[in-house]
Parts: sequence; C-alpha cells; structure tokens
Amino acid sequence: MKFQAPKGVSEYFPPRSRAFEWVRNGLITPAQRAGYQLLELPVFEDTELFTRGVGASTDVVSKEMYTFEDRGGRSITLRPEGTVGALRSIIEHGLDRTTLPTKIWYSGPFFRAERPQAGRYRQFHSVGIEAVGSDDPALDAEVIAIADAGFRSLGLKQFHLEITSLGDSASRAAHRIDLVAYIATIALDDATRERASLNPLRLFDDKRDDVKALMQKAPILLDYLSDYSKEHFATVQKYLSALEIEFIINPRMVRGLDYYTGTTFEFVHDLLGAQSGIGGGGRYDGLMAELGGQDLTGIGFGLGVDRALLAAEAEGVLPEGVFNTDLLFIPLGHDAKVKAMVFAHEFRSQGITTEVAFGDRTLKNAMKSADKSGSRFVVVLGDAELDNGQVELKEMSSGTARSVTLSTLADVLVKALLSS
RNA sequence: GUGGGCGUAGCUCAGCUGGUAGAGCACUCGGUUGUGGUCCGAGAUGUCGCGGGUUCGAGCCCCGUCGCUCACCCCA
Repeated sequence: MKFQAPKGVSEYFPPRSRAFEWVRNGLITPAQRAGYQLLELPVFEDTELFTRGVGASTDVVSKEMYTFEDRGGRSITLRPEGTVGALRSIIEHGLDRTTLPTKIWYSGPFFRAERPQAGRYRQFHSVGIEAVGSDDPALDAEVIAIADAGFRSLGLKQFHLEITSLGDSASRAAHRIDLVAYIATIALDDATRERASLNPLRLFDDKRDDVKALMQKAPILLDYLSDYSKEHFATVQKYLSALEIEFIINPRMVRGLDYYTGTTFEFVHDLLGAQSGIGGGGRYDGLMAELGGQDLTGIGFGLGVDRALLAAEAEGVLPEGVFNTDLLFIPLGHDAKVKAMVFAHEFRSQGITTEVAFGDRTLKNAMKSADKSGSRFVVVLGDAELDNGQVELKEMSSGTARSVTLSTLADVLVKALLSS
C-alpha cells in the first residue's frame, strides 16, 4: 500500500513551500498594517451556519460541502469559505460590542468537494479580512485597497479589478422581477433554466457565447439601484480613484455566495487558466443579523494564496537566490562535532540561521553538499581551529575566506548579514 | 456530475512493425594528505499504475480498473 494525498488537495513542499509562505505573508501584511487583528478560527463549524449564512441555493452549499456527522450525532462541515465563520466568532465573543468597525483578518485552509483542476483544489488556502459595523464607503475602498496592496506587494501586475454594486434588497427585488421576465423569453436548455430559477443572476456568468449574447440584452442590476445605493457606489469609486486604484465596472459580475449586497469586487489575473479569480469580496449588509447578531453592515474579502502563487510564478516575479541558511558548520572529528552543536545552538538563539553538517562525510563531500544546500557562509571546525581559536569564515558565492577569532564569530556574522 | 489527455527510475522523458528496460538531471562514493561550483570514473534506484486476456513471448495489442491532469459547471 502506497499512501498518497487525498484527491485534489494542494500541498507545498521544499523548495516551493518557501514561495508559498512568502506569498501568504505578502497578502496578509497590508491588512495587519491597516490595523486588522488576527482571528484564529476553527476549520469546521456547525453545518447549519453555512446553509443559513452562505445560502442553501448556492452551489457551494448544495453540492460542494464536506459534511459529516461527529460522534455526538452533530452535523459538521469543513468550512468552504471564511466570512460566516468569522462573523459567528465575532458575534459569539462580542467583538462587535467595541469601537466599530471591528476589523479582523484570518488565513488558513478551506474545503470544497469539487472536481480539481488547475488552480482549483478541494483543500485550498485563503487569507481574508472582515470589517463589521460601518457602511462608510471609505471602508469599502480601504478593503479593496488592502487586497490590491497585497497583490502588488508580490510584484503582480497582470491582473485587473472588477467592481459592481448589488444594491440593497429593494434594488435587487425590483431588478429580479424584470430579469426573470426577460429570461422567460429566451431559449435555454433545461439545466440552465434550472440554474436560473435558483439565482437568475448566475446566467450573467455563463461562458457559452450564445448565452452571453442573449444576456447582453438582459436588464442590468446597476440600472435599478436605489438613490442611496447609487450614491454609495459612486463614492466608493471616488475613493478608489483618489487611491489610484484602477478598476473596471462589470455590471454582469456574479458572486457565488448569496449574502453579498452593495459593493462587490473581484481580482482577475490575466495569465491563469480557467480559474483566474485570485480574490474577491464585497458587502454583506444583512448577514450579521441573519446569523443572530446585531443588525450591522459589513464588508470583507478572500484572497487565494494558491492562485496568487500560480500568478506570481506565471509572471516570474518570485524572488530567487535567497539563502536558506546563514552559516553551515562542518565539524571534523568527534570533539569538533560537539563544539559545532554547541555553537550552532548558541548562534540560532542570536537569530543566525545555522546548520551543522551531519554524517561524518569527507570534507570534500561536505563542501559539495554545502554548495548545493545554499548556505551563505561555511566554517570548517577541526582540531587546529579548536586549538588556536581561529576559523576561516568562507563566503560561498565568492569563495573568499577570512580568518576570524572563534569567540567573535557570531558578532562578525551578524554584521556581515546586516550589511548585505 | 459531464467530457478530453496522460500513466516507464526521485524528476523530465526515450523505448522502431510485440523478443523479458534505457538516457539526461538528481543522489552516493572515488579521482591519496583539511575546502564546493567545471571535469573524469564507479555505484544504487524500477512488481514499465493495477488486474485479466491474446501470444512461444506484452512496456508495446485487447478489455477492465485505479490514479493523475485539463476543461465544463462553479469558485479562492
């Protein structure tokens, strides 16, 4: 029996895991700098939280959830998205009973039981933020700006931002009546009509040319916005322009989760395959109340770490030539190995990434491994060095070495590492 | 759930009209005394995805099965 990972999960192992870590940190940092605080959440929740929060008619809930019964007979589901779990936690712990808006971030794995393909996994990774308790359009712009900053910090350029507004419930109700009436007049197959009956907006997202053509003439939600929604959306755009964030308005944009209202947005990368959405989000003005909390408005996003990594690779913007290790000790002999272990332990506590060459290989072979493993500096520790207290600090990239007193080695290294 | 492509060493792949398996890279060791990146030499590594069938003989043909992958649907 040869074990392998369950179908469709994303796994990261060296050396790529390093890039994954870099991407995830890059996406999180702008949120932290904007004062958003960590919410460390469970990866499974009461199933009903999702059916109620995300919406039973969504594909995510109706056919993509990992649901099982726990030993107490409760129905449990691996989280397919982050927002409703985050709001549950905010409500449960009273985080919305402080100065508003409550601003939090989270990251981790999410789960959807789909057929995997490029950029789509059954276990994938997102970072997200939520800001609850303010309907200020400036907050909408900030949330979008944070997502944009995350992607930019990775060096990504070949992506674009699409925004629209889903308006308030009155706007949507009025639009829906006309949209349903329009859809009834066009020729569609049964499966598509079935989808439309669940959520008529979905047809705007159809990739087939004939359906696209038909939907060109369909009534657009933006034309039905109430005065408040129209004004709010216009103000969001002003802020985005002030922040020099480019966007295009896509009135046909569709999000797969039912809770969105008002401003919604999506970041789309140009070099990815079929799964080109690298992040998205929007307002969810009724969701807090729906989940049993105060009737507060909110907005948030989810950014795909896996897809952002694919995008960074496609654009060739990943940093390279990064040293894994600052220093490698190559001990020669038993006594030297004991010393090397002691020094390494001490150096690590001073923040120097230090390795020891194991396995009693010949110096020549140890040097070969050092070369391949990517240590920046190497120190050979033998009897002579232990006797006279002098070592050769060799820089691998240039091959040059300088003599350093062993007792000052850590200081010398710290200086050398800082100056580079 | 539906459709296409592909499964041969750790990786990338070759293997002619069926004659019982190879290359490059990577790995380990060596090229005599304590210093890598080039070069040279040696070595290890495969139930050719799995099961059945046809055949004197199957990596190659047939059937089944599993897996991977891309796309639809949907989304991060």
